[in-house]
Amino acid sequence: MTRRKVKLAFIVNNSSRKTTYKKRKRGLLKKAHEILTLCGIYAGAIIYSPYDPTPEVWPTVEGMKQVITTFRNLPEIDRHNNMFNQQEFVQQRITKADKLLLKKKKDNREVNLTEDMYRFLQIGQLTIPAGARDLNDLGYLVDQYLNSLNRRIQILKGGSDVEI
Amino acid sequence: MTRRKVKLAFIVNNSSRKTTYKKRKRGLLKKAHEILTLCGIYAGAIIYSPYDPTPEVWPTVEGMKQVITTFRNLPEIDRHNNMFNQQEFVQQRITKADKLLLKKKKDNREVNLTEDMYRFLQIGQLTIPAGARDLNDLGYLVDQYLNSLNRRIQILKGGSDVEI
DNA sequence: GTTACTATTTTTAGCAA
DNA sequence: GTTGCTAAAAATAGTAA
Repeated sequence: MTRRKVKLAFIVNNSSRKTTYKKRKRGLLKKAHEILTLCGIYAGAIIYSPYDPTPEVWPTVEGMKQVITTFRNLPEIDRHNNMFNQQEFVQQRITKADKLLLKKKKDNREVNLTEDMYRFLQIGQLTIPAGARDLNDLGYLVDQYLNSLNRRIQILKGGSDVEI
Repeated sequence: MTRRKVKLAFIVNNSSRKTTYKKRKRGLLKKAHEILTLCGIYAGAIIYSPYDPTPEVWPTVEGMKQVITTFRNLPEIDRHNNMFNQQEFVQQRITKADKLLLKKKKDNREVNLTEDMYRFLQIGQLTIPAGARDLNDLGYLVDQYLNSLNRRIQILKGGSDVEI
């Protein structure tokens, strides 16, 4: 019955560390969800761990759509609708790719984890398919992004005073 | 002295919503930090709000470097060192670009927020400079990413059984 | 708008089954 | 490994200055 105050330091014992991780992960995701509900503000959490096959991301796709809907209802953003449509489509591809990835990742966990970290630091929670068959999906995502980017660059170069 | 249990629903009152947001944001980031310290596991939080000029990201650059160091010390990842070097360099560019962005964002908050959301859903916490002068930085980042991507695609096509 | 305070709620560390 | 339990710690809603 010793529930002493815990010191904020790395937990050496493997099993208690994992237990603590699982409990606190749940807590963190719950908190993030509460901020969205209470304040209507986007808060996301991304967790990488050796215990989960894929990085854990909140919000889920449904959460993202909820945020998108909110933004759509803001005034003055009608001209952005095409963006959001494209974005939802891209998101669909990401989800599909994520599922493929989950199936394929069976071993090589440590290397995969390193890869995930590398990808994250460069492009955030976009999970890139690692198998050759998925590279088309990957190329597609990048193309989509570059296209939208170039469009916005052109607008700027054209001297429009609309800040993208 | 009425500290009643709060119902989990959108807070209509503007000022209390903002106050709650600020308090909870601090709590969320603290929790994320604790998970890293206690469990050595990466946990990041990303918050978009109309109250902050730029999306709030945890961990900071120092936190990322800490994680990178951990990964470097894993066995079997020596061949990934170049990746991490490149990645740190890219991260530096991102930080620099973020600072520029912070200076330039003075108004047009709502549109900017929409843009941030759009970018986030596509490429995560990479914050893209919105001003024309920053577009070179942006192009550079994308080029860097594409180069690393192409390299990995070539490796796969070459039939190596090393899963990148 | 800040803080600072604190009653109350919520999270959670350590155990037990 | 998993639950469920609960005392203790931490977060926080409401208030005041």
